[in-house]
Amino acid sequence: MHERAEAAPQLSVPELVEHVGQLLRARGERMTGPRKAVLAALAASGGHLGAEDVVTRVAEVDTRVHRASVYRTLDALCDLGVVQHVHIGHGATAYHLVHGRTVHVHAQCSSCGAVVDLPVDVLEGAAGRMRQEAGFVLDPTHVALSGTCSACAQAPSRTA
Amino acid sequence: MHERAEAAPQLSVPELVEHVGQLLRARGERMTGPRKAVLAALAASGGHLGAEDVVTRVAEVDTRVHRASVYRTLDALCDLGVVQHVHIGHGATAYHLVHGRTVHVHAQCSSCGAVVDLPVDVLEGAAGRMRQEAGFVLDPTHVALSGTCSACAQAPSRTA
DNA sequence: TTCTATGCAAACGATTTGCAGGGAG
DNA sequence: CTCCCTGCAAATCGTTTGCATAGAA
Repeated sequence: MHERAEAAPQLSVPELVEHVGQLLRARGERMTGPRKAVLAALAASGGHLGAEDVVTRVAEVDTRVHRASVYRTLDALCDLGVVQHVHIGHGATAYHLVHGRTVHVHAQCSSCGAVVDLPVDVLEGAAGRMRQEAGFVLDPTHVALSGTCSACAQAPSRTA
Repeated sequence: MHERAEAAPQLSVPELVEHVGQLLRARGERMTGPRKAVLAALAASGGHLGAEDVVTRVAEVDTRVHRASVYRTLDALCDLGVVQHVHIGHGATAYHLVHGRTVHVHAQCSSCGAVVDLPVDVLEGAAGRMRQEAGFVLDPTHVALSGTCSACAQAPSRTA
């Protein structure tokens, strides 16, 4: 169950903007400057960005875009299904474009804070058991797991 | 890596306070009124409580205890190993006493917000794979998983 | 007496909201 | 021309911190 089929594979920013614009219009919503900027920022980063990171990157391109618009835009894009958010431990919520293929689970190192990407299937077993034993349907990508990354696990304890 | 066997099975509040008091003194720290109140609140609840919930419950017993003291106390108790905290999705951090035996994984329903307890071993497979494939040592109890609980999975609509 | 922990207030970081005007369709 | 979206400012929420002092050991 990995197909988000038409969810925007590896489009160029203009293509992405066009694609999302259509989805928005189909809902009676609109494609605007701030929204293009947010999409561009997310596309450029490739990975996950905190909302505040997006605010910063968008500001580098257009100072007038307000922080609140970025938050509202991220929210709108999540509703659209073009963007997904991940709750990372204590820290801020991270956002990333939904590239049908790059579906992955996130795990954060509680020592250094680094976020590691893992194949979704590492949680398949857990998902199965949770469903059978508790009827709970796991959404493996919605929260980042926590633990210690290989670097920190080997190095003498450090709190970077 | 620390004391988990004798970490306070099912003690009465006075026993718990005494036990923790010893651990604190052994570190040159102290058992105080606010700390007793926090321990009592956690013990009374049985399950996990948000920091702000603890503040509220403690206030019901002693109005003078300040919110900041509760946060500092929870932090101190976590350091001690007597209390553990769990990051639950977006929401607030939850705290609970470490009862050696009742170790469990938490999972929150993104529809109704309910938090379900699951046996730790549902994540054993995932932990093994993460370690082998990425050298990442999973801490299964530090964050709550996310998904849909059985009730919401069957019910037609959602949004609570 | 010695220091740790507390109360208080203000700071903080992340995110949200009410409102009036701007601009996409 | 309409109605959604935006910029701005202020409000919220959860949590932390600087201080001077109360209080545990």
